[in-house]
Amino acid sequence: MSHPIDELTQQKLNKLAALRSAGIEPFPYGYHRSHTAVEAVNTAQNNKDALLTQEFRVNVAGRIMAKRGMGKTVFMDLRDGSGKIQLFFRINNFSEAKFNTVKDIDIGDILGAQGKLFLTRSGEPTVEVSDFTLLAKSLQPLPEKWHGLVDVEKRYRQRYLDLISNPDVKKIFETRSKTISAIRDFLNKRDFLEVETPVLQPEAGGATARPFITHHNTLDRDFFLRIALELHLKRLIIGGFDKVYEIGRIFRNEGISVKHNPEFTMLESYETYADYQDVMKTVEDLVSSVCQQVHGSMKVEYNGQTIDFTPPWRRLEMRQAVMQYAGLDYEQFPDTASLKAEMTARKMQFDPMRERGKLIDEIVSTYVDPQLIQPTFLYDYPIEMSPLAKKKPGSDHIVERFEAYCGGMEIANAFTELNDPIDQRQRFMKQMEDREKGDDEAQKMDEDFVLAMEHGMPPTGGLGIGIDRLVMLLTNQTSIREVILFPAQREKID
RNA sequence: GGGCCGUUAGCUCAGUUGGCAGAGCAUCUGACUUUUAAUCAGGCGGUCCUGGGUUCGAGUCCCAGACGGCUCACCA
Repeated sequence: MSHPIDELTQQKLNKLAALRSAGIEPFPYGYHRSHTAVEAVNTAQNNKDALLTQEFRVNVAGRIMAKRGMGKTVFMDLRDGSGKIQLFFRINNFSEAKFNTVKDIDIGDILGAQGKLFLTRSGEPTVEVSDFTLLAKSLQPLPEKWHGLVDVEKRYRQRYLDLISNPDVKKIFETRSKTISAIRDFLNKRDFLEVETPVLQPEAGGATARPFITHHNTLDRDFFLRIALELHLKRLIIGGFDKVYEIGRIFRNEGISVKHNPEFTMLESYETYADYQDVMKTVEDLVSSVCQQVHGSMKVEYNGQTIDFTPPWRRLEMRQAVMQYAGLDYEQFPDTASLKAEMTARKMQFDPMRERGKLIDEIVSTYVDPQLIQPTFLYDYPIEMSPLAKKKPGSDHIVERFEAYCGGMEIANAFTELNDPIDQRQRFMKQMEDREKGDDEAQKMDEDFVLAMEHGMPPTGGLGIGIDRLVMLLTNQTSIREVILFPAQREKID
């Protein structure tokens, strides 16, 4: 796509030509920095007295963010990945020809500068530049210096401009990166093995969601982009790894909202000989220690509330939660018909096509989820919504499953994994029945997975954590797009 | 998909009852050798999201559409 060359770009192209004809290459190949901006600032501040008697020379490089001409001197703000430092150019330090090229350096250009550190009258650490090198000429103007880039659409479509002009945004993504590192550290220290499993799959299983479909040309068949990591990680448990995890991209062909992006990042971990009670401890330990590592505290501000991740978290049986927040005991309505009748009597809204499990899910998301601001484990789920979880001992309709809620959002989902291949096959059969009844989100039979399980799968505790939502909590963002660098957008045709 | 809101200079935003398209920053010219949202003087810069309609006249009113935000629904 070509862009019209507007006046501002033309002016910069003219400067670029002027630099070239003065023998300056506007896009050279490298530059040796001696200090980052922050290192240079710290050097100046830690040697205030010595600066007067001794030369501290530095080479810094970065983007010019501001330029203030003052007659025969020029000040610039230079920013690199670490922060900002001020540059000071005075005519005395240059030939007239060289000083004239300073006017061809624009805001937005990438510049290398060499010189000695000093403090200005107001105490600002500054490099008195003795030589400078243009490292890349910018041909487009930067957003407004004071308000930054505000237009949300432009912020997402041209995220680099957002990152350049909005330091808070940059911080969010630094926090995201630190969060993921901290998760890896936590799991690696506990002897979990990080693995990678296929994104392209012949069947998309392990969750209830519509998949994306793609096509392999050589094999001439369709593949699905994975909607979960689960079934392959369990195959690895069967294969003999005691503890595995994967942090990977998941794709779900569903609606886009403030809490949903079509591609998002999921952590799944599986630990042999653990049950869901063990996994609860793992989750509260993991999230609280990640928060501690990222923020230096186990508390965060989220959406006007203080959330405290300090273990232990509240544990709330799902049946009790529904009784407490919706005033309904679903155990008294053991089939779809009786539950529907009761919900109708209570004037609750629901989708009449739904089966009992989905109806309970609807009640939970309407009445319970929004109430769970402080970290809470909701546990013991109806079997209908959990075809991969193991039944509670002595129960034929409750499974050992929990979800962790925080700030009204689901952040984790875990269960004692079903490892009985006969039961697993029956659960898949039940899902297939639901699918034939019109539930196109019901899971498909995965014979290859059942075959794996028939070889013997140890008792295992499994866990999934939505990384994007966890990062939202840790960065006080209420939209998932603010924690995904390039969120899904429609194609812009202009 | 429904509802509400938004789209005006490169950026941030004004724009009154329908009557000549505005400001700040950026940019350009000039002044200024410790400024820092530098300051001062002057200049350039517009498909008012797109397409229709009403009107003597539309940035402004009406209809349709595009894109975005919020929200409800869907969806873990």
